[in-house]
Amino acid sequence: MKPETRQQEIIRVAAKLFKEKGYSAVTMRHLATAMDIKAASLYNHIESKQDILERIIISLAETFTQGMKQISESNETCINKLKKIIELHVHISSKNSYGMASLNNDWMHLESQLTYYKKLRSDYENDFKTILEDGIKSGEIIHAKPDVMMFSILTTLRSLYIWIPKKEVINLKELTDDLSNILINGIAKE
Amino acid sequence: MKPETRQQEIIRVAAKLFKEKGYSAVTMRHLATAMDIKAASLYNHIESKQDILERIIISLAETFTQGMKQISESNETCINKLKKIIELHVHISSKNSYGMASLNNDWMHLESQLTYYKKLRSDYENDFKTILEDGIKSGEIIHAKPDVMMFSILTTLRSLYIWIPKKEVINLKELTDDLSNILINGIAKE
DNA sequence: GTCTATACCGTGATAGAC
DNA sequence: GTCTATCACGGTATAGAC
Repeated sequence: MKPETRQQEIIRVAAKLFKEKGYSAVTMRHLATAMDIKAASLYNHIESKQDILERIIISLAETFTQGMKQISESNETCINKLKKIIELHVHISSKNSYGMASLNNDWMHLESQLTYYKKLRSDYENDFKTILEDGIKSGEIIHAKPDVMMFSILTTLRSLYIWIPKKEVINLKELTDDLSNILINGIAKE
Repeated sequence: MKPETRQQEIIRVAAKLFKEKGYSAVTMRHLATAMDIKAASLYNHIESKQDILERIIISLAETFTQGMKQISESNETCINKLKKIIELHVHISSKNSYGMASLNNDWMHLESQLTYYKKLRSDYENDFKTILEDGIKSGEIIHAKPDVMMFSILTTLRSLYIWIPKKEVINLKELTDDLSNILINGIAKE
């Protein structure tokens, strides 16, 4: 493990503050106080407040894109692909729950990178929907609206960052299995 | 239908802006421009920016509390209670998708009403969990962790405000039924 | 790499004329 | 009920000393 650079430290602390109050409500002075330095000193390590937001969001979004590429190109069944997607979200959300908050809530404050972010997101959703549609064709998945199914699963996965830090027990394998079961098989008996 | 008061109009327009950019990023000058008046004029109808946020969030939170009270006190089966909850969320989210954005994303910017809001939310979640636990006892619902089940269903319902306005067709009955089926019975065949 | 000092602008809100 | 004018404050960011 390389030691964390000062820039990485700033980004990590910023992400934590962004999660608590949102990008717009966090000031450079707050961030500086949390880092125990003066606001002006931050600018030796980052270019601007916007720069911090970009580094948080874009790297996460690209990680999801990469993960989805591997999953959608694999030869698994559709149900197994869905399980891999759930695993991907649990894994990333547990590693970086602060960053996930920005990804979910503050993407609209991106400036020059907004279009790029939107493309990554829409590509991801298209791949997700294709998996569901293939599953319907092959008979693995019920014949319901892919949009509604994707919405239901994806909003749950996108909210994991709220929920994972609250659980004392961080048995990620168990959480992945429980979620897979509930999202795929439902909660009703029989 | 009584005609909308100027105050109600301000709150409605503010909620729309809050949904797009978040409470902190919306300025009184933006809001005034959207209302086609000057910022100072807003203060004839509302006390402060905070006042607007409170009016949006607290009235919605209280509506949910009322709805949950009726449902949890009814003599329905647990599965039917869950269906009623889904219906409640679809109904409120379709009537006030802008306000739902603030309820979900900007509650932490409440000041004097923050504690009250948190109590309403935690009461709601406790009632929800009790319904699930009763369902497990009675054998209607699988023996899985109530926390995980509630998280999964509730995050989906809480995100409806993002999704409902995107659907051209606003057949709410159909959406309620589709969601009930997916959330309760899952998406896997058999 | 951090500091002090500061520039410059936008913020929420108020006073008082009309 | 809306306006203009204004206030006190806090926002991001830079310059230059150490």
